[in-house]
Amino acid sequence: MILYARFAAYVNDALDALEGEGVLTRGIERGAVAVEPPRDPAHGDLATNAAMVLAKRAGTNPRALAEAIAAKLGALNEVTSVEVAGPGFINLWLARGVWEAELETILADAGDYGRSAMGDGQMVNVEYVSANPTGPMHMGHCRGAVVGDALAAVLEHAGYRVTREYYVNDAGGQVDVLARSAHLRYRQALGEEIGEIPEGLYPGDYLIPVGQKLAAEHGDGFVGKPESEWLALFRTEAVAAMLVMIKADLALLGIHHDLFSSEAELQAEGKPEAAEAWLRARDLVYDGMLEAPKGETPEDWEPVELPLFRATRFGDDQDRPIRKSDGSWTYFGADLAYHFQKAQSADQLIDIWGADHAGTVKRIKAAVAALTEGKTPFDVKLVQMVRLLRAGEPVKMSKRAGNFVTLADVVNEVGKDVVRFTMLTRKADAQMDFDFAKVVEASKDNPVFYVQYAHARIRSLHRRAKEEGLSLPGDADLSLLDADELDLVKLAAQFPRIVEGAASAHEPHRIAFYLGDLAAAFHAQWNKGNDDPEKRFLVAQNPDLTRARLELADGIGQIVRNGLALMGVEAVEEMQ
RNA sequence: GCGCCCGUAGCUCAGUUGGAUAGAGCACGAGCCUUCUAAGCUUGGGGUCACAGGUUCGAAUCCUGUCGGGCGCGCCA
Repeated sequence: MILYARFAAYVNDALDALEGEGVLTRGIERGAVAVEPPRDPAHGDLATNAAMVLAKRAGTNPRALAEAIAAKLGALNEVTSVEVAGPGFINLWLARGVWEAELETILADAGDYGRSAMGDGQMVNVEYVSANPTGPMHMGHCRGAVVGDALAAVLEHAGYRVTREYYVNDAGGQVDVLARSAHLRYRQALGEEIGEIPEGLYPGDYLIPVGQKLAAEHGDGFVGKPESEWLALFRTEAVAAMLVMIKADLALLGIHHDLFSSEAELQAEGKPEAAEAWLRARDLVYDGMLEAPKGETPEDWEPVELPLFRATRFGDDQDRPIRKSDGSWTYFGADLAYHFQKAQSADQLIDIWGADHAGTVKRIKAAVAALTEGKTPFDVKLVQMVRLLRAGEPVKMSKRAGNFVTLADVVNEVGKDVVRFTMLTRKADAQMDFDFAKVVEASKDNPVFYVQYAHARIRSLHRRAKEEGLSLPGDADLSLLDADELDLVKLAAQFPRIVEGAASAHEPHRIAFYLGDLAAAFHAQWNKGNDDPEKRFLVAQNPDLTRARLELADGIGQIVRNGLALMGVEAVEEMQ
């Protein structure tokens, strides 16, 4: 059990006991009771607000209640002292044995340290990337990919069962454009001079091999024929080729989805019709007039009757059409059915979207609320734009082929680990700069470097210990660690809380910030050895102390590895 | 016009879901180191948390309004 959860249970026990003694009114809701490490270490190792949040409803004075709780907690073997402070905080100081034992636990649990039962095996579906299958991944997709993947890992560590899903938008007008672009390349492969790629088609070279493959497999049978004869085939073939490319791009980042769901298949299986029927039966879809768009009304606006979803009942500003006037599904209509399907096999849904889709969050939330009758929690995480810089100058990008930065280019230039870590050094809803020079800089200003460096130093300790003929750790006597060193253990022991916090807030960037703090604390301890050789981790004339310190370092190293693993970053053994 | 996001040190950003004296890096000041425990260390100054109300034991955090910035709005995807 996580250290903090254990002490929360002790607080709970104390409250039970006080209820039994008639000191505390029975049955008061304890949801707001928190047991946390205080910001200021002068306030102890752990603090609880129990007395303050319960006193009012118990009709007692918070300080008096705090004294009563404190008396119970002070009696615990694991607690060395307790105080009541301020308006009624209860501050606890824990026996050093608690921290020594926690260090042992870190080493024993190794990669499993930080796992939590919080998720209780609930099924969470995380949908991320979901880039249109019309070309290779570019940098615009990168951040959402990394954030979604790291969030999935964090949720798993916190005890959820996670499905990583990619929604393939292979049914809209953009894939017809793709098919036409492929047809042009097909004619090119057959020897036709195609000249400039016309406006409105995809110009990228990546379609050349698609055209060649189609030419090789089908000969010239589709040249000069109407679209009705080849469009569907070319669409399928081109989308399949794009997905191969996209999966390869994602693999460069170490990302592998469990499930690729096709919009076209969803429609072929009649899922949107089923969702529409379900909603019509509950009067949540009706045939009505769409209001004119707000702001500048387009000249060509004409009111038309369409099947509308009653999104306004669920907080949206407008009811939303699920079909177009030609009867085909709108993107929203299909997406609604898709979420309906996802909700059948998940207890919770999370979508990671680019910030440019912010305007459609309300309607999809409304749809999920309607379709699950409010029972399935659903979060849409918006990921803000990344501005690419090269030595401080923005990298110019245009939609024209060859002039947008692909994900593969960036990964090949700076490496997977640097890309992944950097994408997590800011919360998702804040804009971010990605400077090619800065992310690979070897200095303490670069968190990627700084965290990796801490791990490399820890690993080098073992190599060095061997060279200096020191025996490696067996049973270390951890009571030899001083107060500063114990503080490092305390920081390391926060890792499980960080994981839980990141999981419940859907904020994987917290792992990155925490690792930065942990690395800084480790480096600070290491640097003490510069002034005072007695404080080095390896003290040749004192093998017992060295063993204890090596165990401490290994514990920190383990946490760094575990944290990096959640971010999908490999810990390095030495710096290059 | 409406909606969403945002506003924290000179700059770039954290802030443990409402906790105690709001933190870190850069930049600036002072001191130290010239080192493979390398790719610096220690330390100091710097704040009306945009503004005004409200909620309560307690607010950067929640609510309302104002100001400022960004994004979005359609039968597109």
